[in-house]
Formats: sequence, structure tokens, C-alpha cells
Amino acid sequence: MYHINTNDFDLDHTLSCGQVFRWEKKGWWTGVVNGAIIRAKQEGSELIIDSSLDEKTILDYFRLDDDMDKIYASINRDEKIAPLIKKYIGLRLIRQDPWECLVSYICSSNNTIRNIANSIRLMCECFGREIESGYYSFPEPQALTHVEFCDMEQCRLGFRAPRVLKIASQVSNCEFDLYGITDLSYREGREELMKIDGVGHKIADCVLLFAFGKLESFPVDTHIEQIMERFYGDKFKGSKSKKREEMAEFARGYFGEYCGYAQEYLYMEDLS
DNA sequence: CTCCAGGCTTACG
DNA sequence: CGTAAGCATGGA
Repeated sequence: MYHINTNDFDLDHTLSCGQVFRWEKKGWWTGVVNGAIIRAKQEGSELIIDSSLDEKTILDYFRLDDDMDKIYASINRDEKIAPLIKKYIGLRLIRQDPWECLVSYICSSNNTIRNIANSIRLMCECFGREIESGYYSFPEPQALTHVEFCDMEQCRLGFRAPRVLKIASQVSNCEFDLYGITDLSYREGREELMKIDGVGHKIADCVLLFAFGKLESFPVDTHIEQIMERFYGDKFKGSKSKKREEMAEFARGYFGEYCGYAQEYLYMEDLS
């Protein structure tokens, strides 16, 4: 158990904004990261951590080294987003594990947050390793390689199940170099991720933002599409099929190099 | 019953 | 090129 002194950090906002699916608040926030359990709570500016993971890992996971003054100054472009930054101040992006993040967002396709979280929990229980009673690691690619479709059915993934099994096999036998994306640019990484069956623009952007820390990524889902339409609707003249790409490109130019952070504050507002 | 959910793939003009 | 149906599942 140890304390970390923070500023511009809000644990509740960070963990309940929909970017992660496995954290639960039961008094303490509890989650499994890199195969280890983290229990966390915040008292004022103090972040209290109970975990076998060291402080450096926690700092990295919650991006506590981000310069929020600089980021806020950069994305605070108008009177639309300014109140959201104030309302959700301290909301941070998280550095998730790329494999867990990729699979999670492949499961997100045309799905609800509730169902996504449920399917991920079932996958961990069925194919992960039990760390302590009731807590499971996220299954490694190898663990999913030999899973049959009929065994996967209990995870309630529907049409997404074969996509998960396929990429598990590709990562496991080095046919797809997921961790190599760390060294690629945003554009290159996006192109690479979109080669995966079940990964298009939006899911690639989520993985690039939430796992690979490409802050110029701006995922546009149904929620972001709605709030962007509401705030900046006059900017988008294109056809319906290309509107989401158009919105992402606009956001990159408008909010700048940290537009991924802007996306989270906008998303949070449309959730509530 | 229909419609939608942190979309993507495939088929058809 | 561009658009539209189809996709499993669960909740409103």
C-alpha cells in the first residue's frame, strides 16, 4: 500500500468514462492490469494504491506524467468544450495493454458498454488465469488460439467471436506484430491495425489512443457523432457514409495534437 | 413488436 | 468509387 501525490487527476472520471471495461467500484476501485490486481481510491490529491505493481507502473497506466495544463490549453478551443473540461477536470486517458484493448474494442462493434463488459468478464473467467478468488487475468493470445467456437459461445460475443479467435491466432504465431505498432506513426499504425478482420477506422483509433498513446487519434462512434453534430454540425457537408471520417479529420485540425483528450471529454458529456 | 448499442464486412450499382 | 443490408445479443 502506498500513496501517490497527484494534481489534475480524478480517479472516478478516469475509470467511469467508458475507456476501460474491467474496473469496478466497490468502495475501492478494483481492476486487473497486466495480470495483477490494483485497488485504488482517491482522497483529495492523494491516490492510494494497494497492488503488487510498483509506483512507476501506476504512473504510466494513469498517464500521471501528462502535462494537463498544456493539454487543456491546447484543446480548449471554444465555449462548447470549455465547460466540459471544467466539469470533468482530472479525467485522464489510460495506457491500456494493447492486446486487451484490441480485443475489447473488437467486441465493441455494434454493441453496448454493458454487453461488452459482460463478454470480456466471461472471456477472462473462461480462458484467463485465476489470480485470486474471483479475479482473472485477461487471456493471452496463446490461450485463445486453441479455443473452439462452441467453447467461445458462452462468452456471448455473437458474430464477433470468430474475429477474436482469428487475431489471437495471428498474434500468437507472429503473423501480426501488434507490439510493433508502438514504433509506428499514427497513420502507419492505423493502416496496420485496419488489416485486422473486424477493425475499421473507429476501432483502430480506439486502440491507437487508449493503448498506444497516439493522442492525435479521435475515434468517432455513434455518441461522438451525435455530440459533434450538435456542437459543430455546420462543418460537415459530406455524405452520411463518410461523415465520421470527416468529423475525425476536422477534430484533428480543430483541437490539435491532443485531440484524443478532447474526444474523451466530449464522450463523457454524451454518456450522461 | 421495433429500435439501438463505443461498427465492420460484403454485396451490389 | 459509393451506399445498404446483414450481422448475434440484450435491453428499452
